[in-house]
Amino acid sequence: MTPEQLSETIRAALLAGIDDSDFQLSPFDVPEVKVERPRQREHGDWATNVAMQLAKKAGTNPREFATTLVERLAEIDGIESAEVAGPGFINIRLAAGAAGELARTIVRANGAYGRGDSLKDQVVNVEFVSANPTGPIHLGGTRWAAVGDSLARLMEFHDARVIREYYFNDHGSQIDNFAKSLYAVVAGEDAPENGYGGQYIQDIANEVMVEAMEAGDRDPLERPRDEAIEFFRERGVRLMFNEIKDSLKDFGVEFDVYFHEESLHSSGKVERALDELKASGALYESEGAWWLKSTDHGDEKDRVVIKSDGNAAYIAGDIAYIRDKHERGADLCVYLLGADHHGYIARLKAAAAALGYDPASVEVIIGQMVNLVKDGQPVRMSKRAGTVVTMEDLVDAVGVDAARYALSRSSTDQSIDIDLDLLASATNANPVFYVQYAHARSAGVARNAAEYGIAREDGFDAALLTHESEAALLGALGDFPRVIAQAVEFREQHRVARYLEELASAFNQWYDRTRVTPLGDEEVTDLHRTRLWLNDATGMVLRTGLHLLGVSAPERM
RNA sequence: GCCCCCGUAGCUCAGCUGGAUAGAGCGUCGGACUUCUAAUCCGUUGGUCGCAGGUUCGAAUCCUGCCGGGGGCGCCA
Repeated sequence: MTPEQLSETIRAALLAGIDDSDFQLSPFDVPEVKVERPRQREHGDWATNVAMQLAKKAGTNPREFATTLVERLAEIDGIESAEVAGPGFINIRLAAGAAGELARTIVRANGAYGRGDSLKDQVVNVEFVSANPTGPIHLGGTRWAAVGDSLARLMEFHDARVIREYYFNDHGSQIDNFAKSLYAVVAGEDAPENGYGGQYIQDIANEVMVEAMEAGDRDPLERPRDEAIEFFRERGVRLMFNEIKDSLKDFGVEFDVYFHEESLHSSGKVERALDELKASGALYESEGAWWLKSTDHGDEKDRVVIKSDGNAAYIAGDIAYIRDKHERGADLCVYLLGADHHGYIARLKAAAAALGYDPASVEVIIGQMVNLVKDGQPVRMSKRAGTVVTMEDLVDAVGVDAARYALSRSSTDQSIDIDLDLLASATNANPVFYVQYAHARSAGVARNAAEYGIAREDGFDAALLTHESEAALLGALGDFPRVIAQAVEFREQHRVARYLEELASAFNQWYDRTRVTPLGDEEVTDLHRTRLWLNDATGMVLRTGLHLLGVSAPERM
C-alpha cells in the first residue's frame, strides 16, 4: 500500500463513519488526509493527525475521535494495527504484505514511480543563467544553471512542457564596454572606464586577431577606431558566447532557446509593445521620458522605459520579452535571479499586468549569493584581482556531479560558501558520493544476484519483507512521490537531494543487516528473490532522483 | 529610512503550508570486514531553535517588535 492509497483508505473510513453517524460532520468537512512517516520508528509505519484536525468540528475531543476512527481502520485489509497516541495521533502499521508490495510496484513502474501530473498541459518557460556575454559564467551563474535545470527536470517529471531559456544580453552599454576592452588590450591602450580586465579578455582578443589573420581580413588595428571596435564586438561576443555554451554543455545543461535581446529591438518587437502600452495608457510621458505606471501593479515607483535621450531602457526589452514568451505559448514564465535583483520582481509582474497578462504568470525565484571561501576566510571575487571562479574552474576542481550536487542541495534562500580546496580534497564532505555509492552498491547487488541465478520473476512474496530495516526502507521509498510533488510545488530542488541522502542511508542500513544473495550452500528462496525486488526498486528510485538533479548514477565506484 | 534572504549542535546545513522526545553530515572519542563494494555500518559526544512578546489545546514553524549578518533600493544593464 502506498501512502496515497492509505490516505484514501482513511478518508473512505471517515466518510463511512459520517454515514453511520459516528462522526457529527458533513462529508465536505473531510480534508485530504495527510499521512506522514513518524520520526520515531516505534510509532509505526505511518501516522496521521486528522483526528486532531476534525475533533473540534465534530464536537468531541481528539482522542475520542481518534479512538472511534481507529476501530474502523483496524478492520481494513492491509492495515495490521492502528492506535491512538499522544494528543490524538493515529499510528498505523501496515501488514507486511501490504507494505512490501511497494517494491514490486516501483520496479514495474520502470522509472515512472514518483511521476505526477500537477503541471499537466502547462507550458513553462524557465529562464536562468542569462549571464552577459562579457565574460565567463562565474559561481553565481553556475548555481542557477544547476538549480534551474533541476527545477526544469522536476517540472517535466510532473508533466509540464518546459522551455529552458537563456536571455542573451547582447544589446547595450555593457557590450560596448566589452568591445572597447578587447580593442584596448590589442591596441595597447589602458582598459576603458567600466571596462573588463583579466586574462580572458586578452585570450578572446588574441583569438579575434588570429581568426582575422587566418581569414585574410584587414588588420583591425589599421581600421578606423569605431570600425575596429565594432569588429571586436561582433567577433568577441560570438566567441564569448560559444565559450559559455560549451561550459554549460559540459555542465550538462542544454537550453532550448538562446534568446538574443538584440533581436527584440531589431525586429521591432520592443517598439510595437511600447506603442501598444502607450495606446492603452500604461505608459505616460514626463520630464522628456516615458514611464511605466508600475505603481498600479504594486511596484514602489514608476519606471522609465524610454529614456529622455530617446533610447530604450533595459526594462523595455523585458516588456517585449514577456510578451514574446507568452506569444510563444508559455502559461508560466519562471525567472531565476540573484538576490541583487529582488527589486526586479514587482517590475516584471507590473510589466506582465500592463500587457494584460495575469501577474501570476510571471514567477521570480530569487536565489541568494554564492561566496568564495579559502582557508575559512571569505574571498571577494574580483575580476581585477583575478579571484573570479568560473563554472569551468569549479568543474575542473571537483567534477560536474559534485559541483551540481553541492549547488543543488541547499535551499535557494540560503547563501552558499564554496571552498574549492575543501570540495576537492575532502570529497567525503560532499554527500553526492554517499548517494552515488548507494546506487553503485545496488547495481553491484543486482550483478551478484544474477550470478547466483536469482531471478525476480521467479518469485515475489511481499510478506517476507519483515526485517525492521525493510520496513524503514519501504517507508522511505513510499515517501518519494510526496517529496517530488513538494519539490515541484514549492520549486525546491534541494528537497530531492535531502531525500536521496535519507534513502541512501536507509538502503545502506538494510544492506548492512540483510542479504540478497545466499550464504554458502543456501538455496535460493523467495526471500532472496523478494529482496532483489526491493534492492532493484531502491536503485531505481536513487537513479531517478539523481537524474532529476542532473547527477550521474554510476554502476560502479 | 524602505524592501528581500538568513540566524537551529563546535562547523556546514535540513526541518518552517502549526503537531509526539528538534534531525543529518562533518568534527570528537570508541567499536564492526575469511560471506553481496568499509566511499559502509554501530555506538559516543553535542541544543536558552538570535532575543522579547502575542495567537493556539500545541510554536523552530504563524503574527508584532527588537538585535546581528548578507543583498538591494538608477533616465545602469
